[in-house]
Amino acid sequence: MDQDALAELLSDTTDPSLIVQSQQNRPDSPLHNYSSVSVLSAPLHTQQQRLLSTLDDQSFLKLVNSYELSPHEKRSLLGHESDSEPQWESDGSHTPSTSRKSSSEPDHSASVPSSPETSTDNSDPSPGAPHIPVQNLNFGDYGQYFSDKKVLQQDRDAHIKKLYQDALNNGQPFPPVFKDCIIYINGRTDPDRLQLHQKIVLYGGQFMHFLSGKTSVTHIIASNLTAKKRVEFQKYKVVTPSWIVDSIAATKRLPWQDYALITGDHGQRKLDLNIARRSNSESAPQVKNSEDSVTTLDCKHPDFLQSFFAKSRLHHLSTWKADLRALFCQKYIEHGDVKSISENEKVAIFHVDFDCFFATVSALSDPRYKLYKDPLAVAHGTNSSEIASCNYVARSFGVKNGMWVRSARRLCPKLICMPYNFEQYEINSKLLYQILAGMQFFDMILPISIDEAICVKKVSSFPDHHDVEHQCEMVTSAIRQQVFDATNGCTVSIGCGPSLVSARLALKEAKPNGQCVVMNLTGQIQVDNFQAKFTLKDLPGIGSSIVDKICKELLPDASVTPTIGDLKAVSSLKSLTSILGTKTGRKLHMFLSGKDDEENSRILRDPLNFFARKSISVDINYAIRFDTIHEIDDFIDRVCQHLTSKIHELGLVTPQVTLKVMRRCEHAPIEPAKYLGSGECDTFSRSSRFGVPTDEMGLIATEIKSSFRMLACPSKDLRGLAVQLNKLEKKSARHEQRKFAFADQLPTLHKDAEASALRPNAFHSLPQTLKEDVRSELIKRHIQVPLSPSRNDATSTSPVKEYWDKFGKQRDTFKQEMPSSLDEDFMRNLPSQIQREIKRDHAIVKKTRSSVRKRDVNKEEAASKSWLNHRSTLTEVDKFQALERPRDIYNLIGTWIDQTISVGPHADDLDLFDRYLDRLASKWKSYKVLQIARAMSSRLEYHASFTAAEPRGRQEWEEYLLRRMIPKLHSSCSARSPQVQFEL
DNA sequence: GCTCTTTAGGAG
DNA sequence: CATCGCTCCTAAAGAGC
Repeated sequence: MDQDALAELLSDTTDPSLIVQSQQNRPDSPLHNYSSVSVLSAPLHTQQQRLLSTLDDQSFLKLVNSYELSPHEKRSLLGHESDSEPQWESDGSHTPSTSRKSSSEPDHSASVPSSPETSTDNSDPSPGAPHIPVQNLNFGDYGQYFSDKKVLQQDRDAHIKKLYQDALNNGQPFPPVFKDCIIYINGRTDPDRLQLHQKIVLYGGQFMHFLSGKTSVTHIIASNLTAKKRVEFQKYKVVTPSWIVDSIAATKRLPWQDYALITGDHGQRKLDLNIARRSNSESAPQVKNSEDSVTTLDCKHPDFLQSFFAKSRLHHLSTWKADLRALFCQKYIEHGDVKSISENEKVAIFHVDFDCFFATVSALSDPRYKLYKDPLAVAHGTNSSEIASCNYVARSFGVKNGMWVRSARRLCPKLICMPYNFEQYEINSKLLYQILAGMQFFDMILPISIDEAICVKKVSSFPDHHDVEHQCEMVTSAIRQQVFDATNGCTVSIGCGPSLVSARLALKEAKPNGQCVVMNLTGQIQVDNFQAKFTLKDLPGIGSSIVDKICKELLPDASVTPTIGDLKAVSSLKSLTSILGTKTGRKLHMFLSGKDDEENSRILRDPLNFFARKSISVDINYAIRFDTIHEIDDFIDRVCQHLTSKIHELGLVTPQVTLKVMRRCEHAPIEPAKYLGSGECDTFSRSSRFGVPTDEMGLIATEIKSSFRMLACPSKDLRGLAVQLNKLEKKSARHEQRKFAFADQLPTLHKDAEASALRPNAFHSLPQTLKEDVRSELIKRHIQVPLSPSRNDATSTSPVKEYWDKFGKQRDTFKQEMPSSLDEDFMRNLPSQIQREIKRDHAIVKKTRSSVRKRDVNKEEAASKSWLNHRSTLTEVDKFQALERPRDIYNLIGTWIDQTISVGPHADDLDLFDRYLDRLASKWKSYKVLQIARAMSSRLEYHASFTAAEPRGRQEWEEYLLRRMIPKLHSSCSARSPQVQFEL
């Protein structure tokens, strides 16, 4: 048995693509059908090399040749179903973000086994050739891969476990010493992580390659921990590697406490660690702080988003909520027996809510804080920092959540600020939900937020129908006691009533640390009496703005806080709907009688639909300070990257995106009172649609950037930005087929030809790093290495000439002309603004033709002005250098690029070209500009593939493309909007 | 009339 | 030093036909 090979099999790999199935690889090994090459820490090119060396000659050549294929063909050749384009580059020139990730986060990785779905009959170009299901042969594409990684990893572990059992234990399973253990290994260990991983898997445990909020790890193996990790891992059982070794030796799981890396018993751990954290942070506070200020506060920093989110309470709230909802939906679907509540069903609603959750948890995590004596608050800073939560002592001084610390201190000078402890909040929340589920009492447990849940019990399902209220009291007490015990002192309050509204009001009554059951209110009078004392703001969905409206219209001389009783006395359904609109008016009217309105009770009637995700978005309205539009473009790219990787994980696509911009109010100061806050802003939003729902970052980002220009916010006045993906739907095969591959412009191969010969051009198309690997591989295989097409070599033709000789006649690169008809695929994949333009252009063609016949211009006086302008674009052909035919113009541009690739274009020529583009753009033909830009980009890419060196000319061309042409494209999109300003 | 977009508001 | 003002949903209002 080859232990090393197996250990390697079990290893982490930096890349998902490195498991290669090969029939002829070591047929005598137990792994003959499943040989793998995987490398943990070797540089990427070494991995590539190792990958290459595992292929037989034919597969190897096919793979190399395939580099020249279109992305689509590559996909089918490789049996690769992912919709993102395969990336071979390891130098990051085309995929900077992903390749950076691969090098900086080696832990976030695992090998992926070939899956049976790989190549299908019609996707295999040559059925006679050896099968090469090199799945996911895209070195940079992590998006798709991350979503399936966990499952695949587990499959692989299971597979390996079986191999081991067969090989070492006569097919018998090893003792399940680590059954139900989910184990993560941190840092350097002895034995090393490969061996530990192997042992864990063989002995019934589950191995986790990474820690994330969603994965529940039961144990962490570590030999030593940094101070930061020590804090990070405080919620886990952290043990030394000998726990694994000794447990296996004893063939039973030994008590982890004996091997705990962090000393102190389980119950005390929380406190001990906080003390440890304090002393640790004292040891090196400056270093940490200076790092923070560099990376977190600059919105131009690539990691800004992540570091901001890590500290944002609101982001955490939203994330938790979304996660809880997703979990609910998942469980709801799994257990099909969960019922919704029909309209007439009588229910008891239990509204469960932690008391000042953040403040309580933070206070309990450190013995210095006296929860019931000191005025406490959770906040980041000392002045304009917002109080996320404060305890009841602080509230007695008038301190409120959301208040700035400075103003709170005016009310309560002794107020103590505590830091956030997001991890602990999460843990306590889980405990609550576990307890609720563990009661086995409720018909439904609906997640409202991290600290709040609504439990539903049908009255008909109570054990004793006669004394429902008493049973509710009992359950309520039990929950409160259990949560208090489990969380070491967190209190929950519970309101219980026959409707969602009544339960909410009862909850309000119960707080703090109490319970209020109002199941026995008989008749409207009792309900009214109970409700009358609550304020309007206590009602769900009624905020200050609605209250203000009501006060203005119905209670002009009311007290500061009008109550339900006050309003009930003076309002009618009619008056409410006229003030607030139909739905809101009706909703409030229902509430006044203690009933849930239709929208509110959807959560009971159709919870799955209620909780299903319909949109996803990122909002950043803090620390946004940009100078140029390019910085904003980059930022938009990052935001879109974030979003698309999420929907990719979720398997969703979006047909509509919205950009929301917060712009500093004209009169607002440049820097507001709050440090890096947004200050007073106007908000604008703009949404746009895709012809076909998409999850592609490029399309989405382009659309958003375009929208940003439409909104015409000066870069320096931008204070907030949000990108939303709306109307999400499940991704289906349909969405794949519609793709229009702009990049797919290199000449394509005849599918069955030359499969076993190396085509020089393919070789030279390879990225430099890969080329070297292939070259050495070729030498090893005694295959002739193609000559380098050197520019200085007199005997060789110039690359440009070679290009034209070979492909010039085909004109594939510049073949894209204006679509003669509105080709669907072409249209659907264009940005929506450009779609509109093309449609408009075509509509004008039609109109012109018909109007030439009818000469019926009079009726459209209003439209005629602009309309006539458009018509002129049809009669007067756009010319560039006296050329008219699009093909000629494209060819001219191509030659121009070729001739100036080393020295760069002349400024005068660019000016002429600029003017031509402007003419196009001003005549509603920015799609032509787009096409030209695409063609130019692909030409430059072609040149880039020839040499490793960067000719200055190419850089200049790319600069032109990026800095002038693409903005031009956006600007032509927004030409209708007269106030648009551009910063180039 | 209708549909679609933008804006407002509320929740935790 | 500050400080971490998110993200989901629905409804109303407005625009355009």
